[in-house]
Amino acid sequence: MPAVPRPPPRALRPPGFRAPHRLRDRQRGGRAGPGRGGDRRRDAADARRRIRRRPCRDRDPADDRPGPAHGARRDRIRGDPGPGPRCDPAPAGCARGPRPVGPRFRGPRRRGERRVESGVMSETSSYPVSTATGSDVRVRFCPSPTGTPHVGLIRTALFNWAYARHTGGKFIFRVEDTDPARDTEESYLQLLDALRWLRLDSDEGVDVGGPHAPYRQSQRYDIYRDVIEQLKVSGHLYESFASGEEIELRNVSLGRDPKTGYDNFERNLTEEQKAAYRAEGRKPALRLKVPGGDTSFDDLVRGEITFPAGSFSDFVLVRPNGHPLYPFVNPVDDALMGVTHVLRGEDLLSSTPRQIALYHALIDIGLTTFIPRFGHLPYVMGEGNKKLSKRDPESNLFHHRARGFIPEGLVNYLSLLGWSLASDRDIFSIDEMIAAFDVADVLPNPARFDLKKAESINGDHIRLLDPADFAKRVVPYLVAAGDISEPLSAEEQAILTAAAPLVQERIALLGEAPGMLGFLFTAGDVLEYQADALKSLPANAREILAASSAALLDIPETDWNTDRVHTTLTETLIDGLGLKPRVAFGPLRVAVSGRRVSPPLFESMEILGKTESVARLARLASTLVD
RNA sequence: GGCCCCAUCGUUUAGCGGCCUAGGACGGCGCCCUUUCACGGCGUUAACACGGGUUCGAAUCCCGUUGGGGCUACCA
Repeated sequence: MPAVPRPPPRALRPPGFRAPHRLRDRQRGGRAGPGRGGDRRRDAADARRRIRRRPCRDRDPADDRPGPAHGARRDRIRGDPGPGPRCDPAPAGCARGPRPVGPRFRGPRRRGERRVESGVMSETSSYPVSTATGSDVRVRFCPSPTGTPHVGLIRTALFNWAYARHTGGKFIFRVEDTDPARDTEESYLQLLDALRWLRLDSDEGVDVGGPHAPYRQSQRYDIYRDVIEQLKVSGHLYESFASGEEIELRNVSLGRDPKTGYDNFERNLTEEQKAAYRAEGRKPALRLKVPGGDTSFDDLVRGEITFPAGSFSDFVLVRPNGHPLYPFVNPVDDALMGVTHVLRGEDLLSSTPRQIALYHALIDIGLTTFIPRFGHLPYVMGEGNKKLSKRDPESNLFHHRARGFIPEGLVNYLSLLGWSLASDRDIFSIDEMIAAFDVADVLPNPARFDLKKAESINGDHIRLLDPADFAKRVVPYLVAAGDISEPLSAEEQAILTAAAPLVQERIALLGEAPGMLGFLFTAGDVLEYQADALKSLPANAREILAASSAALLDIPETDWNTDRVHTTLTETLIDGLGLKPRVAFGPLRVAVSGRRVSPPLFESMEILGKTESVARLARLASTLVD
């Protein structure tokens, strides 16, 4: 124990804790008093942040936001005159009139705003956008079960879940398994496993059911058929007989770039034309008639985004064989399930205007009454500047679990991919995240998955674990390494209980535990000495081992404990033989653990017991024939 | 090609027109603690892509350039 009490480890500090910054203070000493400049600056920044995140904004709205004309315009555009986004339904003091603009109140900075000036919003504004902000929020996670869960996908799940928990809304877990060619049951089970492991519990979904069941799209084809019929009757869908090649050919023959895409030329096919196609044995796909005009929406993480008229054309919703496609089933289910906030990957940003077009149709036929709000989360990048590939092991959630990430640590790290809790803290609990999380604070730029940092954060969370909890969590890793098997014997349990705290503070991944603890569960006579450990032995290793054995033999069995072993060995080797501790204890470590790196030596010997410890010293000595 | 998105240390993030001489964390480096390795402590390294505007004042607002990325499927 050091004489001077150390400050608590970073991870254990209370939120307000700040270690003294001696040097900085000295440097800033010339200014306002003994250098609190830095701290004051941080305090001010934190205060601002706190204010921004306060559940209810009761200041004058004019404080820090754009002028009223500006705000009013945006509110009208977004059809969102409700109270601030962080106010629960009608909390006292929150009834504050028109809310400020934009999720972040960035004022004039919101991107794409210029577009609004051009007055092209009429198309959108007649269709209301969700105004949900509190317990009426409904978000969903809707993966398709192809392959192993990807960390980017899980980050999306986490942000949706956290937003639901923050607002008091509902988190829906839907599975989009409409691609028989790629979907697998195994992958579906893995998705369930992943969410359960990370404790992202759903309020409605494939696992818990709910009022909008079923939640697997493969079981909802009847519903889709019905909606398709309604859309056909109302004239929103039309039959399209042209194949991809034909469309390309058409573009070429019209002197256009073949990539121009579909030009809606079948919108007004006559019955005769259709009959002719059918006579050829062709069956039509169904396309949505998309309205003209620009399409805009206010992205929760990116601000106003406008797609000019003509940037997309009528698209296929249903295959000729009647199979509905993603661009159809996804919005339809969102509408049916009352989803208010669509938080998803950036890769779907470009398809948003199409979805909004579909939503218009769905509102027209009375299937829903509003368009959800969208928030497009940035990519999770891998090595280099590329999206973290599915083939990269780092993208595989279960790879990280197998290596010994704990849910607390991984969730903490994942939340940091595009979001942050505070400017000076990045270790926090899931509850702290929930309390603070708002999609509007998510950054739009892509984040790189940094394994080193992830591991460091995981290590901090491991240290935060209750020792008994930690010991329990290590078991599967010891079992996987073949050190023990379940159920543990009483003796194994005792060893684990005694030894776990020794390694808890020195590992970042649970998967490191077997390497550190294995020797305690291995019989001394079959213990393997690692090559680098053997190489580290000094020339007089035998002498050291012999002297140690002799001295240790003198300790009465009943006095065998860490302190006694420590003092005995210190007297013998350091004082007696005049050795440096580093030289003296190295061979003992190798003898006891077989490794150059191990838990603390004397504690290890105490756990091993006198007989076993001495025997291990002797065994190593006997292998060291000069 | 067309459309869209993005741009602060190596990485991630703070930053919301003056608290910026740009802060934190991870990584790297150094020192301390120490029976090893860690943990922990202390210090250090390192960034506003570029060019124009607007402004008394710009990392911050606007425009452009450059550079990245995505979409452009009868996959999801």
